[in-house]
Amino acid sequence: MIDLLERLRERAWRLTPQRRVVAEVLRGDHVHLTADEIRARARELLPEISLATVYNTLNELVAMGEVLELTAANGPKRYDPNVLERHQHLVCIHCGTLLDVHASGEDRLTLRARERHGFKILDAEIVFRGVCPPCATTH
Amino acid sequence: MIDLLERLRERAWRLTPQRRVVAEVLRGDHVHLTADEIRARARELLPEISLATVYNTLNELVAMGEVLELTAANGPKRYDPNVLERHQHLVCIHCGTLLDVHASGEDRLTLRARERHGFKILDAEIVFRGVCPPCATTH
DNA sequence: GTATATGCAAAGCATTTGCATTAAA
DNA sequence: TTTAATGCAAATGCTTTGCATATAC
Repeated sequence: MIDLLERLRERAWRLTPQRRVVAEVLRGDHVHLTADEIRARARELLPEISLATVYNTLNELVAMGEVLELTAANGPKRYDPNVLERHQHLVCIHCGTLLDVHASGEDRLTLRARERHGFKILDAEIVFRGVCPPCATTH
Repeated sequence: MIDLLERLRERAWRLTPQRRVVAEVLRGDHVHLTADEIRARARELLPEISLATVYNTLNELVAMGEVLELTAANGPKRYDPNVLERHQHLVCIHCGTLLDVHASGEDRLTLRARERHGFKILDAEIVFRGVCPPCATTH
C-alpha cells in the first residue's frame, strides 16, 4: 500500500492503459501537477491519451480519496497523490512553487465547541504562504 | 478604522460610485460573496454597474490588502472583507457554506527551519472542512 | 457479451482584456 | 485639464459534457 498504483490494484477499478499512465505520473513526493502537466507526461508514455480522459481519471481518483485536489495556489488545480502521510503545503506567493511540509503544533489545532457552529469537523487544510529563495532575490 | 469604507476613505483612492457600492456590499462578518453575488447586490444600489468593474475593483481591493480572496471552497472565488481580525474558515464540504472561525492552538502552529526550505514565511491559511447541520441530516 | 471508458469537439463558467467613452480629482 | 475608471464585447483559460466508438472484464 505504498504508492498509488499499488493501492489502485487493490480496488475493483477498471484498469485501462490511460488510467495506468495517469497513476504512474502521479508518483512520488512533492508531486503537485496540473491536469495539463499530467497530460504532457502521460503523453510520453501513451501518446493517444486525451485531456478529457485525464480529467475524468483525476476526478475519479479524487472522489476515491486516492488523490488530493489543491486549489491553494492560484491558477489551475493541482493534484497531490500523497494521501497517506498527513502533511501541509508551503506555497510561494510569487511563482507558485508548492512543497509538502510538516508543521509543528498542527496536532493541537482545534475548534472549540462554540466555534464549530454545529458542524461535524473532518479535518483542517493548512497552507503556509511565503516567498521562495529565488523569488526573494528577484523581488 | 472599523470597516472597509472607512479604511478606503483614508487612502488616496479614486472614489467612484461603482467602487463605493462594491465596498458597501462588502461589509460585516461572515461575508464571503462571489463576484457575481457582489454584482447582484451592487446592482440594487447602482443598476448600471458592470461585472468588469466589479472584478477590477475586487482585484484592487485584494492587491491593497483590504479584502481577502478565498479559493478554499470549490467554485468561484469568494471575497472576505474581514482583514483586521485574524481568523480561519470553516467550510461545509457538501453545500459550500463558509464561516469565519477562531481556532485554538493556531498561534503555536509553525514550520521548523528544516521545513521552511529557505522560504520567508508570511502566514498560514487554515480551512477546517466539515459537514454543516442541514447537510448532516440530509446525507 | 456487456457495461463502461475513451476521444473528440463543442459547450460552459469564471475571469481578464482592449479600447473608446466618461468622470473624478 | 489630466489621469484614470467605466462599460461593453470579445477573448482567454480551465474544466465539463454529449455522444459515437472502442475495450476491459
